[in-house]
Amino acid sequence: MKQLSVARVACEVGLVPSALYRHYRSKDEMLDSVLDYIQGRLVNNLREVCEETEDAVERIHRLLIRHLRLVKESPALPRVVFAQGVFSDDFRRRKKVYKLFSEYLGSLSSIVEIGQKEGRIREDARPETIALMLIGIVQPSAFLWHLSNGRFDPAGHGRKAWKLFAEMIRPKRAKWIK
Amino acid sequence: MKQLSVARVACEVGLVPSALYRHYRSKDEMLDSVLDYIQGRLVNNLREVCEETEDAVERIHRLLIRHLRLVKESPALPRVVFAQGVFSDDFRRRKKVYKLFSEYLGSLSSIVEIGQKEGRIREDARPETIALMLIGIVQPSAFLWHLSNGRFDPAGHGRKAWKLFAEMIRPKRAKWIK
DNA sequence: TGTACATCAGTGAACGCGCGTTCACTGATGTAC
DNA sequence: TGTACATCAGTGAACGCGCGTTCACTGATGTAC
Repeated sequence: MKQLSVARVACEVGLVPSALYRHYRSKDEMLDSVLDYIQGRLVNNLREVCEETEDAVERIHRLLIRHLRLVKESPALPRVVFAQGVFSDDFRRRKKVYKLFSEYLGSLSSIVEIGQKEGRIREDARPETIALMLIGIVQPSAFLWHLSNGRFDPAGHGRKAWKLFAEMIRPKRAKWIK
Repeated sequence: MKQLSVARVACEVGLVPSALYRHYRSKDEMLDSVLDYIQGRLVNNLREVCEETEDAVERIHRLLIRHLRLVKESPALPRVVFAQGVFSDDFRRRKKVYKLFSEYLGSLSSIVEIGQKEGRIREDARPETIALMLIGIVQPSAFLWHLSNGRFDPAGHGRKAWKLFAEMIRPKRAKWIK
């Protein structure tokens, strides 16, 4: 994990390693604040799409786009979440990542549930399943993007996958006619 | 990455760290051989499901189940692939993981393509998109499983997601009647 | 069958290296009178 | 307006630690005669 060493990070912001300790007590605190930042971004995305539209399906669609954009904007984020979070030895941080993950999934599920009640999303599937499948559009393409050094296009996959996904979650018959 | 240190691995197999150097020239070589092992398992899965059934959709279904089982059987595998592969500083290993990933996706896509030609899978979607979406059922649930210390059940998610997925890839109309 | 030797997995002490971190210090900026 | 002092971000040398790795050695096992 040389790329996430204190020395490397310091260099990236034009400082000497020890200077970072004026702002953070330890490397752990630095990584934690990155996680907080990520959580903030995700919460922002949720808030914004809910302000932008009332339609649950459209909310989910925009959330997908924003999530993919977030990953592309800051390539370091998945590195912190996965390399330093999911597979960390530090139980505290893994718990933090778990909470972040669960809360995001929970919010997503709530949106799906609303969509189901409004008859815009099929009701014969659990909201959590649909929510996790949406994450399943983002994650693998983010990894492929990293591995391919940017040659693979997550946004492109997102567009094609959404076409199938939107159709998949659509109810067979409208519950009631508008 | 204490959990993947030479000392930890040696201890796990009841040896002293230096003893491992009788069998591998370096830690890199150890990790590479784990990647080879993973590749072998995935190739085996592909071979086996193709022997078991001729039906492309059923092949994909069984591949999903086997993939989920593989992840559950050996929790260390995702750690090697992701923590030490996708986010590694070592270009050589990232390339190796990329190749592994691409080849598996390629094989999966081929199966999808056959399914499309046989009229069992809708043709208005690229095989690669469908293949990557299938991976999208496995990966996030594997991470959740890790994060939740085994409380979350990937196989359960796999079952529910497959119900939706199978329906999603089904052609709107049969191409021809049998 | 017994003896002499080769092979080789495993040991344990030691190494160099890079990491996260500390600490006395510098020097620019803001504040009080 | 000028002087004296406080504050604090940033510096650079030094540290202890754990990592991957080396190497001379041990001791069990197989082989030749």
